[in-house]
Amino acid sequence: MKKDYRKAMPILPIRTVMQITNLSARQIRYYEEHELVEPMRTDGNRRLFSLQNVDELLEIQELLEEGVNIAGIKKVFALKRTSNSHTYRGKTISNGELRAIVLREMQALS
DNA sequence: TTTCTCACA
DNA sequence: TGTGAGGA
Repeated sequence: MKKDYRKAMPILPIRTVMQITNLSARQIRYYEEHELVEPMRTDGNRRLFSLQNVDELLEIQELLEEGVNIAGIKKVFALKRTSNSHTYRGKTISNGELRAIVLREMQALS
């Protein structure tokens, strides 16, 4: 938790991110449009990604493969930014459990 | 050379 | 999502 800032520092050009995620530049920019990732910008308007961004991109890939759409991914990500315990139907559950529930509900909708 | 935005036979 | 144009 002490060295997390390292994972947040914007240092990777889109080219590198493409190589480690196997995503096309088009896809990466598309996900940014939908606020799934928010890379930093250089003076010349070039995108700079952090290791955290890469992890987010990789998770987007997984969720997409699981059949979750952009809207669903936004919900899952929203959960990660909130506390670790939630109230669902009167019961207190963990972030992981809620995530599983959201995923199941998103599947049911599609 | 690489990346950016915009637009679509 | 791909691809090419035109610029930085």
